Amino acid sequence: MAASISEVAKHAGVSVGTVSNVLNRPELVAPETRERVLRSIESLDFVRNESARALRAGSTRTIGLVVLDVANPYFTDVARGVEQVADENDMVVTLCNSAEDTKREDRHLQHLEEQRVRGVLITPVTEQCPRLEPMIARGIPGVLVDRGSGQPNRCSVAVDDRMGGRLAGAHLIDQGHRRLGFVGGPMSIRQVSDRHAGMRDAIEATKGLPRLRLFEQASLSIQCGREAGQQFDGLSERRRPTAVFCANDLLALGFLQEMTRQGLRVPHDIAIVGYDDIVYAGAAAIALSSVRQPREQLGRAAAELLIEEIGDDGSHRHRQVVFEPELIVRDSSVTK
Amino acid sequence: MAASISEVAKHAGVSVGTVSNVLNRPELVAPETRERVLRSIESLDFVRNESARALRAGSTRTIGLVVLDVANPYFTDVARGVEQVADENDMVVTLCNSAEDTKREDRHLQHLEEQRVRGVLITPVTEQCPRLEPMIARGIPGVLVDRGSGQPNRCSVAVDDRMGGRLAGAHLIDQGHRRLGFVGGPMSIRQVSDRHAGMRDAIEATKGLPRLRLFEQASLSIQCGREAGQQFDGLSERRRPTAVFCANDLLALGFLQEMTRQGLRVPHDIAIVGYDDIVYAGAAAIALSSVRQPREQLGRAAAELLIEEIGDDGSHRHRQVVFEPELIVRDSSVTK
DNA sequence: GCTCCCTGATGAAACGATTCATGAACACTT
DNA sequence: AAGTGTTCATGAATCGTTTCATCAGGGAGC
Repeated sequence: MAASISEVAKHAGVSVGTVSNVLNRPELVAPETRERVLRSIESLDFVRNESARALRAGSTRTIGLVVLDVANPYFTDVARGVEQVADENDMVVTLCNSAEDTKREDRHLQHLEEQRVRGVLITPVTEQCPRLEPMIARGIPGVLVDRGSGQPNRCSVAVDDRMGGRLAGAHLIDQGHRRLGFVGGPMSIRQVSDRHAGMRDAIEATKGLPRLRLFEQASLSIQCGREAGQQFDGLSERRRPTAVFCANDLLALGFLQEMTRQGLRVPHDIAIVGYDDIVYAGAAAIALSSVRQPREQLGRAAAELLIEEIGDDGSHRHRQVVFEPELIVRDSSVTK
Repeated sequence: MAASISEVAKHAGVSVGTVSNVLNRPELVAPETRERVLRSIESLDFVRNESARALRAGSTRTIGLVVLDVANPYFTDVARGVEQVADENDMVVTLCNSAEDTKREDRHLQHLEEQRVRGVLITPVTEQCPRLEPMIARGIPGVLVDRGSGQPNRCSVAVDDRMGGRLAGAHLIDQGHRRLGFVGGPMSIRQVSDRHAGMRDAIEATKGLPRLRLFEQASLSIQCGREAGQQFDGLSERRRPTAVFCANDLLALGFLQEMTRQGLRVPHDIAIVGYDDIVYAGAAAIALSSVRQPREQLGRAAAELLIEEIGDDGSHRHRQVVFEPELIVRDSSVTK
């Protein structure tokens, strides 16, 4: 349907090679000819066929980004960072959503490889992603996002979750709390257990060893936050924690909602700190304190590592970049 | 780097045609030969080159989806619906984010067209998108999402925003409110003015004509919701509205936060209804009433229309599908 | 007038798949 | 034995680009 380069050539009275040159190296073409060709392109509605281009040239200008959940603000921010760097390097990003399903992840990786993308940024569904290894072996570099502690054979970017847990724990202890709670789960997710471990670190660094009670949840959802809150309801006032650290903001929002429903005042009766600092954390009726990860920066760094690896002249060394999170203190954790 | 079909052929001792048949019409190949070829594919790490396939076959199995903002839950839900339908039809979706920037929108459309996608689903940044017309003329069907009132020459899907406004307005009037507020803007966005018009409809259908005060905002953000709340602070108790309808949930969340900050009780002192029913609406400390749009369904319908148009046997008629929104009543608008 | 160089344009050979007309091998009928 | 299918495999043509060796046509230099 769309015109091809040879029709443009015929229309402009030149050879196909010349049209290609107008497209790719216009400085090689005499200005007058160039103009004529451009006019033909215009009038024939020519659109370059990327498949043919990629086939002949042997490579695309695309990188793949496979995330666990496009609806999660965490990943959309990472994606924003990736896109910025891609733009700067004149590359385009294909965003894929694995929806935490290894089947979908597999299909996407397969498709990306068939498309001959130059590289892939991925947060694999499981800690070990079987498709990734052979892909890297075939020469398509892959950078792990928020994964891959101790994989020296590839690049990765991550945020120090244990440190995030320490920040949250230390803050609550600082505020005078001695009966603490941790809401989160499943503990099989590294991020969750790291955040928990970080909180333990903070406790062990404190005289008198504050008590920590674990409220393990099935997932990191708002609903589970509510359920954690209901578990609270059964505890006597003397025994229940005066402060909780939630493994992410969804849990914290659900928990906060349930506290309000039970008539407990936040932060007076119970202090709350979340994790991720999603926009809705600051927008909660009682603005939520939260541990912020440099998400956009994470995406930028990942993309930069990948692009360095793509344009490798032999000097590339795999690196594991770890960022530090930051505690944002708001109303939900400080009694004035 | 990756092996090609002819290397596989050589390795298996057959012709390239046979390898291609194993890939595409395996029933034409004798089982024994097929096995041998599959083993060669396996051992050579062969990955099909999609560019070559698309070039020869003349078409891809990709559709493009261009949204205003990937971080917006509205669009991620629409995308989910689109992906479902695409999956069912064995197509793959390329998700593009225009970020409400016509330049980026242009680049993405250009790129999609160069990739020879089979069709495009788009919510254009501006009501009229100049790139779209010629693309459709070149034979790539496009379906408008949440746009395109009265464009008979193409398909579109949308939700009846005016009806949404009526639902919200009628509900608040039902609750006995007679001094009403509308928070939203800019009014140049059709959705916003439609929702406002719907609320007026509800008012005009009521005896005694409740008063409606407009709090126009610069954007549909949480911050603007807070600012609207601050405008409230200046009004005397006798004159200020007892209920507001916010043009989206972000505004409503910001407004709710500011009300809490001012010590006003929701819904007792002021009732609030939002729009979109994002997950965080139900998760607010005082769960937010909101007008829900059937977003996933919208995406599904859009994708179905597009796929119908792609596989057109001449019977396709452009359609404008309009869905009805639904009011979800929660705590923020009902005094028990 | 001859060579040398330079600028632009040319046209054919890839790239890696799909497709299709053709043919080989073999089994059945009659 | 000849004819008729049927089943598989073949290999060349093709898709729309890019790339590159080649060449035409003019100046410039001697």
